[in-house]
Amino acid sequence: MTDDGPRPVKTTKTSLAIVRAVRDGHGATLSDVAGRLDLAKSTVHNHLHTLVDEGFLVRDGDTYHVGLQFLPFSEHARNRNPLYSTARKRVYSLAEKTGNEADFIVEENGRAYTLEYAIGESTARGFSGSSPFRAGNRFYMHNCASGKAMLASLSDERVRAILDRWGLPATTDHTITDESALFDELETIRQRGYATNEEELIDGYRSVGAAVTGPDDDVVGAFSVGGPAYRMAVDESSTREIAQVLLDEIDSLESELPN
Amino acid sequence: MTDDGPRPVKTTKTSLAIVRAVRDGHGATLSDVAGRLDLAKSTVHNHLHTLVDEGFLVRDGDTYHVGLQFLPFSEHARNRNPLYSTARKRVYSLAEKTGNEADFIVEENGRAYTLEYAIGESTARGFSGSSPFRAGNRFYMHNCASGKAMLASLSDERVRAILDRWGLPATTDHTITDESALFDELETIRQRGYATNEEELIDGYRSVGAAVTGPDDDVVGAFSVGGPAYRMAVDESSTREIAQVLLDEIDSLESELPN
DNA sequence: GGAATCGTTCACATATTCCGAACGTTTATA
DNA sequence: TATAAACGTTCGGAATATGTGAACGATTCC
Repeated sequence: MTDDGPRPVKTTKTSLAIVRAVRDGHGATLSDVAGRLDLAKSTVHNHLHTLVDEGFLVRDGDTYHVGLQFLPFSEHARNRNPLYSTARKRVYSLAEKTGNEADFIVEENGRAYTLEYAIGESTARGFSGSSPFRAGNRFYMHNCASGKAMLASLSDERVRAILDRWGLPATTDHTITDESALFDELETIRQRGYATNEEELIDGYRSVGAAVTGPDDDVVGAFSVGGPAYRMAVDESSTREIAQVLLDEIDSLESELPN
Repeated sequence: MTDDGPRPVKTTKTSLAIVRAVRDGHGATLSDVAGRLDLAKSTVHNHLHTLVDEGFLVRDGDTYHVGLQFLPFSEHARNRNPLYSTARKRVYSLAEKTGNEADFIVEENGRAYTLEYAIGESTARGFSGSSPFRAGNRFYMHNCASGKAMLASLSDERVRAILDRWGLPATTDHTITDESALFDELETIRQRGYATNEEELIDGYRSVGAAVTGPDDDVVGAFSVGGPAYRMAVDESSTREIAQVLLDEIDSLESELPN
């Protein structure tokens, strides 16, 4: 049997799975990890010690936690995006103007990453203890407003590649799980210039999103404004109102970009 | 020959070294990495593809970059610190009050990590394109003001453990490289309540730092305020002035902490 | 006081990583 | 235009580093 293409490095995948298990469990012991991943304790033992040695995990008694060594890498990645510092301020501005939650998201490898997040009234910019929207979170493209806005600005070819890679997993009853339905939706988004999310990601959460395009009409990211359904009125005029605030902010941002 | 203790997982170390090489080179090609780490191209090839698949690297043509997949982990780690959201605001406040650079640092595994950073006049909170002090950076404890402030609040035993692990590498001519000299310095810091950094980290950079202690007198982090030597006057009275701003801010913060 | 659980150590077997040579393309050079 | 060098990629083979499971001491829980 001949190999096709590059052979995945299993040991690395194991180490990463261990870190993921520690994160998802909000801390975990050796036995927790071994049990969850079905690995021998001795195996996990070696991995854990290696990861601690490298700083990617920290040991506190017998529980392990995600280490701060991820920071130098994540900040490097974040700052590599030329829009990041500008977009940050826009997120704060959007949150204040609308009194809702606002975030800036970019696409990488077919997934959406929140680079910055803010709540309107809150003084804790960029931070929210347990919000699913805090900075650093990763989403699918098809079930959030900014994700759909970005998809709408990509070529059908790239959209299809993304769908092939990640599928259309449902997170609520309203998630679009049908490919042709999604393409219809993307067409609508293109026509009206912004995307909406009607509880497709989380029950009770609505949002409006719009993409930022660079000088060559390439998508560089997307902003969205959202909040609980009871606060974000469903009627078309208030949605359009929010969308207008978004689009104005983006226009202002795009005019600042080098071209 | 019998093993002593846990055996490091070499494959994982290799993967991490590759990611580090990519970051340090601000992007790198397969050959770059293979050359720098002295590994076979085919080996690097497999690692790169695995890391891309996991999202920790991104491929752009033939150059690889650090991926945003580090973000969900770093933010998790950062938010795990109960002081983070409060400390953020204090950093902004300190930067504004002093008109200098301010940051909040915590210790992990004997190293100091910048959790938040701000420049006084700048509107770009927490961000600085190329500053060595931006959020996410990692320092040694012995050659920065906040690091020394934290060391001064730790037991001699722990200090010695940290020194054993990381040594006293010099980054300028003024870096303290002698162990007993450092312990003398720590004693001074304890007596006056704050630490200084007289171009011990970077030539031309001076700073003042003080530690934050929790209810049980355990160190939870440290703030520092600093700037170029031409702006941060060397005389004792202006240093004390800045130290007072720092200590007041910390007092105010500590009074907010649960006890 | 006993049993169960924890993390740790170790010898062993084999699966996995690593290497190096060869390939097809592209880029640079003569 | 022809030739050479460099790139990423593929693949067979060899060695080694990983994964396993059993045994250990310590701690915790019945």
